[in-house]
Amino acid sequence: MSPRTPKQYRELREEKRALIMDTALLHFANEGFHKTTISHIAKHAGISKGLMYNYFKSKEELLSELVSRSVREIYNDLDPDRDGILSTQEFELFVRKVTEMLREKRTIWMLFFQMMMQNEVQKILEENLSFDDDMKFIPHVTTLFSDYFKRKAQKMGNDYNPETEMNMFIITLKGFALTLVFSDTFDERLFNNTVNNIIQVYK
Amino acid sequence: MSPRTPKQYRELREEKRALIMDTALLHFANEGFHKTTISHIAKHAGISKGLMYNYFKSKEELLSELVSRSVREIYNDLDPDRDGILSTQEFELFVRKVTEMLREKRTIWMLFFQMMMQNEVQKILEENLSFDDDMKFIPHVTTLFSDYFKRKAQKMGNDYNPETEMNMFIITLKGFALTLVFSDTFDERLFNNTVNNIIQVYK
Amino acid sequence: MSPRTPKQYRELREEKRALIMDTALLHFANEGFHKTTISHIAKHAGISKGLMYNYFKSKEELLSELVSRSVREIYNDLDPDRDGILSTQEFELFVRKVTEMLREKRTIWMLFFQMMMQNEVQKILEENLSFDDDMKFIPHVTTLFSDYFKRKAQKMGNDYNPETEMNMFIITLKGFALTLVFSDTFDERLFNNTVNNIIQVYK
Amino acid sequence: MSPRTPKQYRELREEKRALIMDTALLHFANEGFHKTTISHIAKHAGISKGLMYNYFKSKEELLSELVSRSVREIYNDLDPDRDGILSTQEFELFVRKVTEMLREKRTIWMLFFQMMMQNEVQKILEENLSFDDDMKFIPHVTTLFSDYFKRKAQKMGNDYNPETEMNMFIITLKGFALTLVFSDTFDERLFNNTVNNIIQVYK
DNA sequence: GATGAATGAGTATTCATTCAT
DNA sequence: CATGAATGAATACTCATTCAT
Repeated sequence: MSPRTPKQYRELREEKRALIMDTALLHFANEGFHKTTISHIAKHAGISKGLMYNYFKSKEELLSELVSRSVREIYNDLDPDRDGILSTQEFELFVRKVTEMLREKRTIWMLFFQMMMQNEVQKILEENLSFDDDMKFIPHVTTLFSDYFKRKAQKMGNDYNPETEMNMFIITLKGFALTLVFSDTFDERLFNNTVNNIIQVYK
Repeated sequence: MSPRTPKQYRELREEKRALIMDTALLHFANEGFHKTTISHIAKHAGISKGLMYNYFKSKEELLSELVSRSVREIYNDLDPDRDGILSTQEFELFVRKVTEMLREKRTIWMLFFQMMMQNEVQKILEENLSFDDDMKFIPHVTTLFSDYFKRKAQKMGNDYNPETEMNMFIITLKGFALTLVFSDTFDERLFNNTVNNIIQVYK
Repeated sequence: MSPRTPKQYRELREEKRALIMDTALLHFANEGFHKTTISHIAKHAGISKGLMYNYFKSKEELLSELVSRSVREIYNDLDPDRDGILSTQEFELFVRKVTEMLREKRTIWMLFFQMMMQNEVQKILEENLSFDDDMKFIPHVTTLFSDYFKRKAQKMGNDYNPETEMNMFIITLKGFALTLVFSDTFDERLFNNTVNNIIQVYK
Repeated sequence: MSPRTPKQYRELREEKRALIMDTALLHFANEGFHKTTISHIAKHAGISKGLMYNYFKSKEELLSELVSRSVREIYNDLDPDRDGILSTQEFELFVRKVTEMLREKRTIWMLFFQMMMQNEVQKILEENLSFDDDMKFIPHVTTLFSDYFKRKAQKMGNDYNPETEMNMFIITLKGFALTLVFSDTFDERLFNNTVNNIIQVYK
């Protein structure tokens, strides 16, 4: 019955907070934000409804925090903070990393796709400053790739249009992402095959 | 003061029904099914809440009918009922038609994407037989393209893998669709550029 | 296309009015007043909802008129307006008539029982004066029977209590009515048997 | 400020649940199921509408539970589980008990009568299995009395028909029940008088 | 910190009644 | 006289959030 130290308390809180967020992510991603109820999350997380509000001010804040954490998680994995120049090898590495992440963190990406499609959900996020902060790396990555394709154009000659190529690369990656995240039947062989093909075509 | 003729009534109903469905489509597509309220739809359609239920048994039936109508609309535009063989020219035509439709009937595609992503909404549709009927053309189209790429493989030689090519074609089209439907800033030039590029690469 | 005479019009109206009331009776009796909707009645009567309001001001008025008509119908069949004295033969006749009517006009009695049990429905009727008028014969009949049993007491000697006898007679008749009206399985033989028994015991 | 113990919560729930059921019984019995609104019940029970749904899934479940509880209550009071043979004394006791209960638990019987008369309400109950279980004692009681009157016939001689007698006994009891439950003016003297008479005539 | 009973504003749905034709 | 589209108030039910313990 010895009282917990402040540090133990903090860790306990952090764990419970993570548990709630994990549970919420699962349901927001699969059923959608509006369809998912707080009761449902609480029950599946094995806690009381009241406790949820001890960790998050509202359902919307829960979503915000969740997105924020997810963005950070993806961002950390990507780690694009090199010298600002993408080598061919780094390009290939990036594609492999991103596609791998699409499988590993499928639920997060489901959430991201959902959010992209729902005005209402977007509004919730816009009222949350930290999200903007988290998303600052997007222009950075965009520049990185834009530069990459421009450099490639210099090597490839006249009928290579870097803008078109980058555009094709992005939509192909997007389409692959969509397929990976929302189809239950994408086997290992086809996955590798597609990744290699994308790299081969666009690197 | 004789009452309206049955024909007048029928036309009145058909018009009002279409008005409700159009309004619902707009809101389901932009805000999502669960976020959209019947009140909201009624207000924007300029009718009373009660009237909605004179035309549709429930919110879910409204969605069902909406999807059914949308599928039929897309299907009619596609008109894939030729001889069962896709020529190079027809392939190009198909791509142009589909991508054009993505812009013209953007709202319908928004709805389709939303539905693909939400388990709950899918369940609603599974309880609707006519939907299955409407979707019967999907395997047909798939076979059409599968054959197309196999035939192409015979011309192209050994290192052309028809399965990979078809897969790349599909994810590219999907990615393009996603981009067209959900981004507000895709100009005419980039659109044409991308369509031409897809045709050039995959035909 | 010759125009109808005023008399024909009146008859047509009367017929339609009766049709609506018959249909309403059926549903009020079986499903209850509050459960029965105007739409339902209209559909089963083969007319439009609007027309109903051409014949009756409201659902409540429809009930009132229905009860009024039913009371009159029962009343006419009973025809108790003799000399004010019930002979033994008339007593027997009365029991036979009433029990016969319970079978023939079962639906009406279902309605009456329902009304007896629902405060709300009673209130609707209380606001309808004509009902009170229609029910004026109840005290009359009561007196008739009260006198009958008192006269019988004079013949029967000391341990015959006319009040008790009348009370037993009434509850027996009530119980028989309840059974006849609400049970689907009361065969001819048991019916006759019971009627004869009631007459034998109480006359 | 530690939370309530599970036991405290259980007791709280049980009390509140009973309060809601008691209030509902009163209104269902007097106004009828369909006329009674949840708002009304909530207001009279001094709780919010929402809370009702914390205890009962729907209005229909509330009715089901109410009937179930009522049947159990009546059943427990009757306690017919003896040796399977009804003595004359036990017959008298049964009549006294049942009639006493009709006065004490008048509201419950009002509900039972209502339900007997409304098809719709019956359907609600048929979907409730436990109700069937609760009603299993009815055939048992029926047999008990059937045997009683058959045994009596052996003592009484040829012109005593046990079937007729039992039938008369049942309709008399039913009629008495109906009168007791739905008339506000049945005094103590008349009650005792009738009970004694029924016993005297049929035992 | 933790619980779950309680609230009340909001949502889908129903239905008596009206009204233009 | 007859129709059925249209209304709106009422009803069953849900759910994010609060709060006493």
